[in-house]
Amino acid sequence: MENPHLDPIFHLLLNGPPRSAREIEARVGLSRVTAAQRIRQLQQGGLIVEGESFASGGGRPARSWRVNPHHRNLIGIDVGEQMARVTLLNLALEPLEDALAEIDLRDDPARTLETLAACAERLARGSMASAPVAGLGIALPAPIDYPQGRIAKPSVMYGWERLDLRNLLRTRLEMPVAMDNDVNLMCLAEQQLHWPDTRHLVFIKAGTGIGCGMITDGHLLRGAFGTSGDIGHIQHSPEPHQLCRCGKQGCIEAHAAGWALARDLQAQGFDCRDAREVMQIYARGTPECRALVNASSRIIGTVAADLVAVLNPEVLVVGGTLSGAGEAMLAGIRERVYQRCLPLATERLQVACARGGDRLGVLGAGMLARARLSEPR
Amino acid sequence: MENPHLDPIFHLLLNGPPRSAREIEARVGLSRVTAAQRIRQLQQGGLIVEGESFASGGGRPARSWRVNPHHRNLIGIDVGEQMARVTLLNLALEPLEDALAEIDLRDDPARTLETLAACAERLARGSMASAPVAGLGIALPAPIDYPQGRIAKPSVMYGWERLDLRNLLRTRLEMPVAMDNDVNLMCLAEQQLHWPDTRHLVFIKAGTGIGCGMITDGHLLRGAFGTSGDIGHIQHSPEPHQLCRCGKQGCIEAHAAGWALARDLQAQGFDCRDAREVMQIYARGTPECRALVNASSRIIGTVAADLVAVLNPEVLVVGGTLSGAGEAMLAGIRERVYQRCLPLATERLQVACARGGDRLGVLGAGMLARARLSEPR
DNA sequence: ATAGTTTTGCATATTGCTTATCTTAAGTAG
DNA sequence: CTACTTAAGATAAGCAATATGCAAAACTAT
Repeated sequence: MENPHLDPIFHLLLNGPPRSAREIEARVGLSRVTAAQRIRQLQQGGLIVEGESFASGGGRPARSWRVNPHHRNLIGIDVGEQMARVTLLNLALEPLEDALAEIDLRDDPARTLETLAACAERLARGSMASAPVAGLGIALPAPIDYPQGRIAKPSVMYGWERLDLRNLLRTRLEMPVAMDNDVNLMCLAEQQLHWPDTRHLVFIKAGTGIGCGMITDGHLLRGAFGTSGDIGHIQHSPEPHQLCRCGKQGCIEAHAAGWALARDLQAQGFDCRDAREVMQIYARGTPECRALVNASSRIIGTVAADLVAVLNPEVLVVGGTLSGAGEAMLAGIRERVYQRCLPLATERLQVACARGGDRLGVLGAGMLARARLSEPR
Repeated sequence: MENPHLDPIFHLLLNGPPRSAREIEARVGLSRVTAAQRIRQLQQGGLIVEGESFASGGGRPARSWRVNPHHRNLIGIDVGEQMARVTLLNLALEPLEDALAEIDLRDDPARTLETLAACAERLARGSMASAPVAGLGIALPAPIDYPQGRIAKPSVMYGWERLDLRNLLRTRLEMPVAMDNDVNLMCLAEQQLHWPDTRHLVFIKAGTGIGCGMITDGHLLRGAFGTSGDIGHIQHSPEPHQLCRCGKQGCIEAHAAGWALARDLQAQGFDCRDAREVMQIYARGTPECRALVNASSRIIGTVAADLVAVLNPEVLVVGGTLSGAGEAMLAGIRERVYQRCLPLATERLQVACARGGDRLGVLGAGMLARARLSEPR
């Protein structure tokens, strides 16, 4: 799916349930002998282990194969504007150890990078007791030139585009490093973990900022220069327009993002600085906050409707801090989508909240690192 | 690119310039012997012929290989609301014979289909003098369930969804038949013919209706149920809202599509019924019409800006009847795109008019048929 | 004419995968 | 217990692609 060079059997088992040899043959399109031979190789290499046998269907029950989650570990890093999460994961992407680092993307990039690297190094050393770390993935809140493995342009990461982040981390930590945009990776993680059979999925992240990731035909859509999914600065219709942090007027971020809601709550006398605090106030049932979240969900819904019309996904997932509002956030989005899109596009559309929680970013990052695992060479 | 089952060498030569055996080996990743063997097979089958030798670079000059355009012919059908174009094409997609059929999609589908089939049959018989027809492609103004090869839902093609169009044509004409949405095929044709190295392209069709096709990572984006690119009914901001033919208020079609401009010109006393007549009045330099086209281009520009933000294409192409306004149409689109999108997404973006003219639809349809040509089995 | 360069064709051995057949293993249904 | 079913292992024959080496062909440069 994401990486064509990956050993197809290992890939299949990494991203799916345990399977019998017969299923594997059918899915990867190999003959029985070859599949059996490869399965044995993977088993001998410790990459996969035998799982529970399937129930018999009248004959000998099939053995099942699954990845050995303890064969290697991975490190996922999710870089936010004020915080980074660094997580040690096993091959099944189960978190083994978490570390949160307070950072500030406006600081000197070299210093922040050192904080992250030190954090990852500590986790890697701790990992040696169970399994060596096979790779690191890093999710960044910036457009990424994916083929080049570089930050495409500053955005909120001023000065970072000059750093060859991937190579610096690779030589420092002595492991393969992969990087991508954070929303893309959240989208990937949500799809792989919760919607494995969905080939067309749109993921909207509504947090401090607003962005989206798209999977079409099973592939993450990255765009020509890594700026795809930049929906935060799409123009919003109803006046009066608010000034956006990008300098323009009336971007949906300026009306519906976490920072905008915090601004509006402050103006109403609340002590509120970011999306997280918006959700805390929301959780208390504060009417002013509920009204703001409802309005926000409808604004996000207008853009969601456009995305549905253009991309025709099967599933629309809403994640990010504001998705903590749950059904309230979905209601406004559903309202606008069903109002504005043609029935053919919506009659089989599912709209849901992300289920990955705070860890979606590191999970996606780990997934990216994992996908690189059995590349040739 | 479009069809993974296609013989890679034939595919390469179909969609590119003549190439030497060495180039072919490198591009398709085959060894010298295998490539040579396959090239010989293709040559013996008459599918490719030797072209001019390349200039020598100090050694023996390389022979070049190109498709034999006269080996087979293809038929492309582009079905419009009031007219269908049926064109006989050779393998280089050069038009050999054109036929226009007056139809009405609101008529009995079986009768219209018979008109089209008879037309195609006549062209196929005429083709026998030069080469047999290897396949037929058909472009339809409706959402297509591409994997199933069926019309997904009525749209403007009332009653057609009950017909198994592909099989009816296949048995009637005794040739393989492929079908897709007309805008998708126009997008494909424009990209393959004029932007062969562009992997991320958005094609906006502004004609009687408004729609778009998208190529991302070199693949046509069809969506989950074939309704992708349905931008005509995206909501337009400025009031007052016009009633759209879909029954909703304020769709961009109702303000910017050919039928809406014709309606507005009629209201101003002009004799104007469709997009084509709008362009005729426009060509006379009529100020009222110029004003309407300018307004239309800016409305289309707002949606184009959203598409650029979401998909981050390298190239944005505008086609359809209204693109006959040329730079005037581009100006409004560029204005809105540069105004609304972030520089990173637009600094390397090209905005241009489609160069395929009226034949883009049949060319795309022929391309689809051609892509099926050397599928296995 | 001679040497050097690059393309092309041909022969051979090897690798990787497939197809096919037979046998053993481990369950269910009666 | 017997018959049937499905899974799985082992083995052999065959095919397609690959790497490799060598020779002929067709050009350039001197």
